[in-house]
Amino acid sequence: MKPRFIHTYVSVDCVVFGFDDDGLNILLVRRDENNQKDLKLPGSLIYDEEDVDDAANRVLFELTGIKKMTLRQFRCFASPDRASKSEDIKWLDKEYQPNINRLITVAYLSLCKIDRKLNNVSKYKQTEWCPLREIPKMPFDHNQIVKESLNEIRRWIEHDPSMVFELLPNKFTISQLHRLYEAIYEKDIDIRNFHKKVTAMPYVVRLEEIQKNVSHRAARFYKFDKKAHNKYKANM
Amino acid sequence: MKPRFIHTYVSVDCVVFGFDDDGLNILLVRRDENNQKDLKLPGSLIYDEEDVDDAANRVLFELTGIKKMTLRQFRCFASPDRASKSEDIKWLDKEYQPNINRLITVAYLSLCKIDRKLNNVSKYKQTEWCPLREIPKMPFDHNQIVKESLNEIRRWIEHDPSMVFELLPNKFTISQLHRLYEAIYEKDIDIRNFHKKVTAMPYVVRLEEIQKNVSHRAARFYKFDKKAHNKYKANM
DNA sequence: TCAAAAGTGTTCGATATACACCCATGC
DNA sequence: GCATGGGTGTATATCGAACACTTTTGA
Repeated sequence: MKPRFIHTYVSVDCVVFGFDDDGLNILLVRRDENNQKDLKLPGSLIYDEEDVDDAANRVLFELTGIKKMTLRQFRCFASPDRASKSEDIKWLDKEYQPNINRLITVAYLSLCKIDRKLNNVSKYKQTEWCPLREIPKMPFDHNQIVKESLNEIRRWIEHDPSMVFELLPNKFTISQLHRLYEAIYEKDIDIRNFHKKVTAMPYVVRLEEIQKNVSHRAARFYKFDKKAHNKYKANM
Repeated sequence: MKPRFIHTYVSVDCVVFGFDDDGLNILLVRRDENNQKDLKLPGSLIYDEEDVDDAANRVLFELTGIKKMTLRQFRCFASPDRASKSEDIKWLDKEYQPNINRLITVAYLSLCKIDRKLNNVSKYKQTEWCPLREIPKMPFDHNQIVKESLNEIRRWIEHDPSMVFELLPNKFTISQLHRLYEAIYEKDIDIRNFHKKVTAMPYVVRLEEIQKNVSHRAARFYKFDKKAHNKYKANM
């Protein structure tokens, strides 16, 4: 007997990281406005004639209003039973169409400035930043996807350290950058050595502006200079 | 109008690297025994109730006879026109079934000792190691997949350097290891510094055996000690 | 004795780590 | 004036890069 080949729907799911003073957060969407707990990763089935990268860009655009977000595909999740829980099947029936018997997904990682105003004309009526340590139980295998995304963000930043600036405001203090690195690598980093390292980066430029109304010595702001970074990379 | 969601077949394609004295090679399969040029990456549609990782393992087992090959998923290729050339559609009709209008694939990277005897009871009547610099034009987007696999193998080995030993015989010389590194990174590496680095690795153990019948000073053999490597990694 | 590859040591500079003190500000 | 976080400098260790000569063997 000839084996039966899978014929299936395909979705994308996006893990969008944001950073605030308390650490890393992930952008989740609420399916049911009346259920405070019902959060999941933003995602969508992909259309006919649509590449997965385009689908991820579409989801992120609807979510944030940003046309071309920095994103990175990191894994296809295709376990046959990833969409086999009855409540997940029910939701697929309602949201998309009945009889979706299997669904494989391609997971994307993206980075977003957390202070950016999010789009609210999208199909996602409610979105929220959820601290990484407080991610609730989510449908499908979304918890596993988030877990793997953490390894992936480290790999990504090791490969291209300039990615971290996607997570910071345009003007940031060295202390913020320091906390961000500590959050990503989950370890303490000596602030004095960190200072030295950052100020040695030709693409992190010192601004004249300093903090105001803080009850301690005001910190200086810095910005990331993309052109200087390109020049720097070219010399590597 | 409701958008139409993709409903599609899914395949896996495997880029299997091997290494000989002339450099890196990739294992390709011949579709048509009478056509010397008709090479492609080994792959398969995935079955109902089969995960993509399992499908890749299945393909690799049929190809090599090895039950659990080291493998790594590295990207989903889903361009809508990746299977739109008429000769590719014709082949899909014949090999699988008619009217496969779209096909997305999940690409895997794997490493294999090139001197290993390959399985020849598989559906792949003819397989051959093809030097990386002589890869022919292949169907679908297989050439692009190979191209991206090269970046991926570097990332993989940076992340876990012990992977390189999957590409070498059980007993190898430092010179072989050196040539392997040079092939992967496509640059010259000072042999004296390299020697120092390798002999400092507690998990590369020196054997008593040396080369025979070589017309120059005989090189010493070394082997990779997995247990020592695990201990070493645990202390990191 | 020659060709061909194996094997060995030293120096230097760059980078990472460890560590301690003074500075500016609001309360 | 004190609590809070910002900012600087020095000493040491570690790692990688550059670099030249001797050894062994078969032909």
